[in-house]
Amino acid sequence: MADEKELRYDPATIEPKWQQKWAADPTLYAAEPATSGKPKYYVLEMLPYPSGQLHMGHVRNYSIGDALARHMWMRGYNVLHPMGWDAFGLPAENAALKNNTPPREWTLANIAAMKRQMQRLGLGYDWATEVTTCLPDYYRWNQWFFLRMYEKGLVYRKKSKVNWCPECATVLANEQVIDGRCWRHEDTLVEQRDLEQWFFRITQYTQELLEGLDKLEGWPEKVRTMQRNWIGRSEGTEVDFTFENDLLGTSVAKPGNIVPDTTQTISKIRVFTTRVDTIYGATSVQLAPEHPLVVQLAAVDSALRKQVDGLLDEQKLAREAGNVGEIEKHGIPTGHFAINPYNGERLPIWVANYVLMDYGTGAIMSVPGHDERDYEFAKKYGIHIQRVISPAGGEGEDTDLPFISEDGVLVNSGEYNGMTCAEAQTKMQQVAASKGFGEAKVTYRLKDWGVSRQRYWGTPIPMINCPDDGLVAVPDDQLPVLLPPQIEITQQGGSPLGRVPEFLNTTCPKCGGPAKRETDTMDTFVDSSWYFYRYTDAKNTNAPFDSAKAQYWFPIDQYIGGVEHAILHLIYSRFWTKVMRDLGMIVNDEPARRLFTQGMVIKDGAKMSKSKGNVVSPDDMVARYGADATRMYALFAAPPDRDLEWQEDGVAGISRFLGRVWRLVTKYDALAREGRSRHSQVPSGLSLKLLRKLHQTIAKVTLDFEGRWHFNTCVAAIMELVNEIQAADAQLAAGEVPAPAMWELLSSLVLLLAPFAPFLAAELWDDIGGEGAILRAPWPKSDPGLAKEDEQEIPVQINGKLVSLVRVPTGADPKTIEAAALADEKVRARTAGKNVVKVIVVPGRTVNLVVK
RNA sequence: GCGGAAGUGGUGAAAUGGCAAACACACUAGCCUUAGGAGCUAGCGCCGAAAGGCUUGCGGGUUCAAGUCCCGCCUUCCGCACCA
Repeated sequence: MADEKELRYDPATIEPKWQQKWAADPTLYAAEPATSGKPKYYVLEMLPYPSGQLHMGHVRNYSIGDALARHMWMRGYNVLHPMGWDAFGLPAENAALKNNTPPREWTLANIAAMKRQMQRLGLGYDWATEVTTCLPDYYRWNQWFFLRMYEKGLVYRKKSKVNWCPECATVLANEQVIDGRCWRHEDTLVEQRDLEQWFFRITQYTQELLEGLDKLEGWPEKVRTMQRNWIGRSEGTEVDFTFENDLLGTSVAKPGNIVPDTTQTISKIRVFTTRVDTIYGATSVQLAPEHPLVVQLAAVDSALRKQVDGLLDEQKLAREAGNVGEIEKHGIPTGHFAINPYNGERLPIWVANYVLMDYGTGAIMSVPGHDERDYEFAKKYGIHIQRVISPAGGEGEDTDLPFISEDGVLVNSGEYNGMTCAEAQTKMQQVAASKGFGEAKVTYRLKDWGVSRQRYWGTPIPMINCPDDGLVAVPDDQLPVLLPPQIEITQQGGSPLGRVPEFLNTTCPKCGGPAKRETDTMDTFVDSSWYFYRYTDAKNTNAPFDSAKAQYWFPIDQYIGGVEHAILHLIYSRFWTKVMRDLGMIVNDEPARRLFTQGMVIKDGAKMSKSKGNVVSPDDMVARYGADATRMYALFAAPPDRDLEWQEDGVAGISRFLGRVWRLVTKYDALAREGRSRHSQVPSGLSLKLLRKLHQTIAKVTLDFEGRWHFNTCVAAIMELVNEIQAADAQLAAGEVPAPAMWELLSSLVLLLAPFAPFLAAELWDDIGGEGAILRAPWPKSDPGLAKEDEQEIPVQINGKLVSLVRVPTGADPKTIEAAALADEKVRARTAGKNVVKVIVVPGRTVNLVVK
């Protein structure tokens, strides 16, 4: 330790040294085969989009995962800790436009840069299982899955109104539209366009996706709630309203069919309601502006068409202003009437802007007496308001309308009068079914997943359009359908692949004649829906992965990522897992047993973003303070599930702490090394005091890894330990703690630090003569006997107020504690001349005297 | 509007219903000197000279005891938002 350079903690020399050593040892972070005999642990962090730069959110996410992975390695688990790249997507095309760099080159260069950053941070990934979704050895399996799903009827094509982002020049899934705007371009309004689109039939799994949430106890309630709301199950009734006179022909409107078809005639309107019990209170029928009947009426009635167009324009304006939900209710009477099948009543048919075409049937019965929206509308247009539910328990005690509650009985409802709402619903559904004008119906908000994208940088959809055979699937042995490498990216709309003749023109696999390829590519959420299975068998060229390997590793034991993926990625992933299970590839129903969503990294109270100019670069932090300090700060500054305010002074503080550890351990390294192989005696005096603190710290840190994950308090506990050892420096220097105790103290300290500051821990482990890689060293075990204090201080309260502290032996019985409390001087002074009415002793905790 | 989370020193925060503010940052005073983004010592919720009193967004309640549990309200953030 005489070397002057080594007198200071210098992460800039320690860290690159270990980085090199680790890179040279491919087995260090490698998952072992199932035959290892160890229990498995699959810890996964969400894979990043390779933008070219890690941001602090990544650093935090990966620091959490890496700490956990390292801890599990030290606990003797066979750990799978992989990393990959969500490498398809629009930014690569934008970059191509801007810099004239091909998307592939741009993406791969970014990946290389970010991988360097990750390695510099010392993140322990098994790079042998790296997955890059934009490479054919990965995306061919997207195509393979597409074909399997096509065979099972889980893929279909339909022409439909789709969300179109003019900025992306492509289609968006419903999940990617936020407040009528594109999820990537918050200033860009999403338009509706009619296109032939490929869909995944995720709705086939709706109910299972919903019910499965109850079993995902290791997932945050918040995420489960968000998914439940997204799936949006609601139980109700569909009811057919006929027309007063059969002006419109005899065929039936298909619910959900929003393509105008003027050759089709309609004789009924089907509405969906959750409150069929209020149907005697229906005083109008309201149609969405896009409803097929409206389209047809408008086709022959130019005045109506003009008004409906006005409604639609109004909605568009509201979307632009970002207040779709607050738009004033507005409607147009059509002049036609519908018949309520329950009572034959004649109801005017309106077109209303508050009725949504893509939910239910696009038509509602309006019950202003018992629905706030209908009430507001009826008030505005002077439509009759009828009470049909009377609040429970109060005859004649009618509350104000609208009365929304279902806690009531029917009135003004013919034969149903007197029934409760629930009774009436059941009865009315039975009647509708038996008379054939309706049925019980469960409606979901979740829609099928539109996956077609009119982009270049994505997985080509493996379908061929033949003039003779129609749509033909690309045979498996012709996969992958490769993306053409050279392509000119332009801002023109439509699929770029359609402008590449070598790609577009092919032969039909069935007849061998000339045919055209599908030119759309897949939504990138396809890539991230199953990537974590590929990690278990990343080099497989015969299948997406080997089932036995997936079965060994799945489900993921701990998945860690941002809550912003609560719906999109995490619902699609669950869907994909169920599909693969039904294809017989895996046996698990859900991808991940536990999910952890970490908080955001903020700076000056706001989320870090380029536009706010408050971005802190991880590279800067690492250059100034080292990777260990940067990572440890990310864990120390707040519990992982909470938002974290980045304060550079805090990183400097951690760096100083690591410096103290470094000095402490290097100062006594020779002593510790000497004690490594010697037997320790029963500790006493200072040794006992420090070892006691050590074992308390081990217990605390271990417990947090097992449950609570409050790594901030783990780090604080380690700091306390270091402070206490350091405070005894003079005595240590005088040799008061013998070598074996010193070994236990310092080696355990270094081991505790290993998940949080892996570079420093590795360096010090070496320094004190630790054997082998610290990652394989056993996690220290707390000895409860040693951790226990001999004596403890018990607070004494009088009438709930703290008065004094008394020392008693740990584990003292209530009598002893009570006696000690009553003997205390301050207590006696306060109780003198008064009555001690009651004494509450909580052993080991407190004494409270109730005094009068 | 609905659902969820959170409100504790100057700051980040800590506290199985049992001593509020651990651990850090910042700050103040002092020491040290190889002058460093270093190290060490002490102080640091508020009022008060002290004794002592007060203190966890606000108001109630339960309890021997409440930051923690219950009720009502306020504020902030997040999600959903005309879903019939």
